[in-house]
Amino acid sequence: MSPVKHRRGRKHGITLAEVAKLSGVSEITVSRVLRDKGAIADDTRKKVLLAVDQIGYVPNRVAGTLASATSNLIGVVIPSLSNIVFPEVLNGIHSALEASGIQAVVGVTEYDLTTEERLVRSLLAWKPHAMLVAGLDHTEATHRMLLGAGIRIAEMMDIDSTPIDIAVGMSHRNAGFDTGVHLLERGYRRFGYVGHDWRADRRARQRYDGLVAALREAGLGLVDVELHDGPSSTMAGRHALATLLGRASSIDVAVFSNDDMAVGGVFHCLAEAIAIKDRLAIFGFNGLSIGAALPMPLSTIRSHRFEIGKTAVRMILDDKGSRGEPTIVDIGYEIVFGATA
Amino acid sequence: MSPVKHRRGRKHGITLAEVAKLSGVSEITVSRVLRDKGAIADDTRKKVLLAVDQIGYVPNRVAGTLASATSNLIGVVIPSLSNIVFPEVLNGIHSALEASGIQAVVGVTEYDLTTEERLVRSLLAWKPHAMLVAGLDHTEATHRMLLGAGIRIAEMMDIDSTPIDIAVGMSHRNAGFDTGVHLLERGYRRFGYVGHDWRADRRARQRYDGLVAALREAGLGLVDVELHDGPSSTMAGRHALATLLGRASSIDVAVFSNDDMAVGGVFHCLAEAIAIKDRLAIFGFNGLSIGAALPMPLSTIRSHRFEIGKTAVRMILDDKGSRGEPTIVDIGYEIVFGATA
DNA sequence: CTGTTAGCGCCTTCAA
DNA sequence: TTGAAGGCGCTAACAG
Repeated sequence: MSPVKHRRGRKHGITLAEVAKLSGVSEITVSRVLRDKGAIADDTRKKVLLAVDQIGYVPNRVAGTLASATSNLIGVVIPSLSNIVFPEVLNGIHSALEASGIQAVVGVTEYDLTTEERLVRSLLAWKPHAMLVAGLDHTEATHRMLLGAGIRIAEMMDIDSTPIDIAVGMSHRNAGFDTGVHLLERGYRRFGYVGHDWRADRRARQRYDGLVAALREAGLGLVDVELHDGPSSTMAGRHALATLLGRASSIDVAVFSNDDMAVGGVFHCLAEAIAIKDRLAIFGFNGLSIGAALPMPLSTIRSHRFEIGKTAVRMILDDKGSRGEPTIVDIGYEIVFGATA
Repeated sequence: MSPVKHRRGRKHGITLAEVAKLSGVSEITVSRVLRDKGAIADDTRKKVLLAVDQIGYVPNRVAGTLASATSNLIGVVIPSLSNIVFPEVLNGIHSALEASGIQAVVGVTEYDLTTEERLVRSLLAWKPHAMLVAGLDHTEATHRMLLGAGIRIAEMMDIDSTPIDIAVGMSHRNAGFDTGVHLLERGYRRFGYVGHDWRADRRARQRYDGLVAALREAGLGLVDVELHDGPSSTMAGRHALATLLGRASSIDVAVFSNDDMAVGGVFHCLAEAIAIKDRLAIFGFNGLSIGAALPMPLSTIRSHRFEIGKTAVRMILDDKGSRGEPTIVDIGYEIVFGATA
């Protein structure tokens, strides 16, 4: 006797074959009905859908993907979920994916390129439709895998070097440079910089470099720098500014590595009754919504995180001409004229 | 002549068979090496790994999953990525998943139960190892699918009703109740409530109900309520408090639906020079890190979002006795004695 | 320690 | 408009 095919508590779910038997048509017909493919008699369709409903059939996309060699998964690899910026990118990705029936498989690197490599490898094993990664910086092996995967690759956030396929983001170096120019125009001369861990956040480093370049063109330099050894946070920004101000150096503006840090700076000033802007100007980066809700709106640069995620997916779904020349999409940024600088 | 099997620009990637041929062993042996399964001669292993490296073989997990009926995907369905709370849960999930080799497929419902149903259906089609969803509230169909999926299901955040399998979270009703008790103990009597859209956020509603119950036990009620018609945000909290205070009603404490809203309330008071705590106390919910960094630390209740995600995954990976009685894991919460109440 | 055989559940191709 | 045959790439089960 052949092994019992369907015991109670079946390990394997209901299959197409069973729907086919119940509705009295062939498997392929059921498949066609479910995928809306090819012409189907109205009557047949009804029978099939009824059967599907009756036995609660759930299609097996694993088998479907294997058979058709087209998955509806995309791989997404981001550095962190603690930094609000990346959930916002993810949000943009999901919003663009919504109607497409494509699902995102998400990996988080914690800013580690080796972890990224591991994640990319295992995500590629799912034969995703496309791959979205953050940044243009990867290990050799990651780069090779992505190049050779034969699918669309979007590198998000950054556009300061050459992408594998598509890059969607903004120039962080330019943003830093423009920060410097803007603040110089407003009359600030004694610049302090308050930042967080650069080894992790390469884009913060690029903004810093841009800022320094702008100052150099004006014959200036940073008067003082305070770096928090760890990820950015409001508390870190608050403490780092306190530390910097505790030193003899007198500055008239503090440029922060991002808004989280800058908001912390604002809090420090509020707590210590330091006149913001009059005695010390504060400038951030990102344009987070909290900055706008502060008692005095934060002066900063708005990046478009949601748009970056959304556009990356759009580009990939449009898929005009698979993989020609590397493409760069500059999402841009804009200066937010707040009340802190 | 049989069809060309491997043209240039191959559509199908490199397969086990090719690795096998190159290394001079059988497919299954290569498979075993790659999965570290069974005993393999050292020599054989080396040959295989060399071949894998040479031709850059990437295993196809789709085929593997189909063949073995065990996937290493888990489905995750959350309401939102805009509310910081859910990225934190996701973060906990990823951290617990890290070493397991399991990947998360993420869906976002935007607080819509019909969308949730659609997402659950399509995630189940990937035959995930387990499924994590937010909340205990689902459509009939979602409930049936999850019950019948034959995999572990964790419902996160909430524990105020009976779960399908495992619930990991806290009692929001109790948190609301304890908020009331705590503030009554501290002498507050004239309570105002500032909230956001309840239709979406059922847990905020539960906290509200708990608060009202506590007040009722003390023979009191809410003096005034202001509800923002939309998702919670700092700006919404700021505006809503302004609106509430603009009315004649005099309150001595404002309870906010969450910390985002409460921080907005603090900002309003700072901007209007309203003495926080002396003239108006402020209380939030969640214990976000920004609350602690404010000039005066926010009084609130700390929920453990990261832990919830992490524990949910742990429970599922441990998988002691598949699906017996519904299990509830109470992650708890604690009152944060800040300086705003 | 290694190989053979036979699918996993679905979809592509070809035929009717 | 429908069906039959075969295979996607891998792995379980059983030999050897």
